[in-house]
Amino acid sequence: MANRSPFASKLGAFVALSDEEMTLLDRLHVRRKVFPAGRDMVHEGQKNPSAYILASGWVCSYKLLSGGTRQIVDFQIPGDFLGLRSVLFRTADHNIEPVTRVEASEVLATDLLETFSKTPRLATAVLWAASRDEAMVVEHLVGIGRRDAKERTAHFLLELGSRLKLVGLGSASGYACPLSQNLLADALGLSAVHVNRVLRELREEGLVTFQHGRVEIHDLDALVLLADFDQTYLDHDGPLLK
Amino acid sequence: MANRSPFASKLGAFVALSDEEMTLLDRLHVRRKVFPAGRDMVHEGQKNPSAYILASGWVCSYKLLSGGTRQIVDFQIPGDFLGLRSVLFRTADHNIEPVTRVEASEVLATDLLETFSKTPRLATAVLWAASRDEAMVVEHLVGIGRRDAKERTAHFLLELGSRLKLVGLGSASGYACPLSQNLLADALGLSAVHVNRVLRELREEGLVTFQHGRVEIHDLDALVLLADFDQTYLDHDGPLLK
DNA sequence: CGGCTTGTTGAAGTTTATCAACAGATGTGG
DNA sequence: CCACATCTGTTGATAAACTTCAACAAGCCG
Repeated sequence: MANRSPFASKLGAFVALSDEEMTLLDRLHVRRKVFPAGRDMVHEGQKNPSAYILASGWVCSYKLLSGGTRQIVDFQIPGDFLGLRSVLFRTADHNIEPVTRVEASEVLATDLLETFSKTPRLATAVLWAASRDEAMVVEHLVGIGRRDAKERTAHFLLELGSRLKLVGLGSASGYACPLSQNLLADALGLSAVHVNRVLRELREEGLVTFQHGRVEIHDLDALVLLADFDQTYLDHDGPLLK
Repeated sequence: MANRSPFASKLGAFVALSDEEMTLLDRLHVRRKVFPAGRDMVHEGQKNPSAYILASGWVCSYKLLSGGTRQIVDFQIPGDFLGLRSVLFRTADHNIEPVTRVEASEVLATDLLETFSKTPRLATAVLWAASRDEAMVVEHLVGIGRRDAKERTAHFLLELGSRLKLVGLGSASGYACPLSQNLLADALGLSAVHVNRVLRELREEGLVTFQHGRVEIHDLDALVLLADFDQTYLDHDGPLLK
């Protein structure tokens, strides 16, 4: 496999793409931009927002509530596509904030449609990726609704590991993770204090360690059991693929 | 407006469709089927599941957890499309259960693709509907993560009312609702007992009544305020529409 | 160094779950 | 059409999970 973008290699892992299609994909990365951590790239209500393909760094998608709290819907890591729904609606329905310094390629609606019309298989691949993201949101919803704090946290860390492994940024034993406990809390629907206690429990039980920007998985089997983690929603076969 | 299916009239409310396109949409309703309440139409893991357009009755999409609890991801009402993601993955990633007796039209992947290739605008319209459903799931996630039981319940009842109104099954003052408190609990991530208490509070405060299969909204403004209900995620303008 | 964010821990308070009991409604077979 | 079983709704008492407040330590950045 050549030196592809994380995006192309992620899609390629699920839908067989020709070299030509891969090249077309990589050509989407023209308008490369850099965003500093902490300042929103897209904000709720923004008209005609752009979509992006994330090349490096992490971002989060979130919504603010009237009381000043926020809920993070998901994190995006290198290779992820973001803002597709907002482009379709011509209005952003959530905020997007870089968690770290981020490099991303802006994708205009017109470019995307043009690429799709040239190679319908790419349209299918992107639709597949969008569906996978939706499946992750659903699993997130299920976790917040029916898993307790410990199961939920364990599940989150496992899912993240699985996603990072796919783009070569982690292994079964651990990965680098730039998330603060505050961010974790806003994603998991918990208070930061409680996240801290849960992480301590997981650490003291010898399951996972999350310290100094690294997640170390010490007992994968026990963690999977605790979290009731079923990976199938992440690695479906490609859609309608020959 | 002629005597269209709820599905056609829902799409038509957001994307201007010609009579010809409307007719093509209605033609999808060939394989009409009836399902009794309570027995799953689709179950998680099922291979090559069908998609359906709901003509009458209510269904819920849910996932089961290892502990025996379940989380309902959303309810579908007449006019809603269901199972699109499962068709794309060729494997169902959630269960679908009729809440009432249901009439639905089975839509085969091939029929759908054929219709889309004839009229790309219909593909756009369906994609719009799917994105709207995804936005609802996101809002649901936000509610479970960061709203307390009362706000969450109020928000749910308002959203349902808004959706039902769109297909002519409700008004600003109320609607028929076949959901039990158990179903509500599984959707809201609460216990049935607590749902009961919350409904009582809402009733005693003169905001909403949910009794005998009807939701009566007595003080819309106060309810909207309490739930922090912002309808915009439900009625975006059509996607890329001319 | 000094200021700020992040992580950590204890104590007290709130929300929500669980258990249990019963009433009312609904449905089924005899 | 009644008798019985089963689901749904209701309420009280108790327990568990999680939040909030507060204080301080540790890391990070200008």
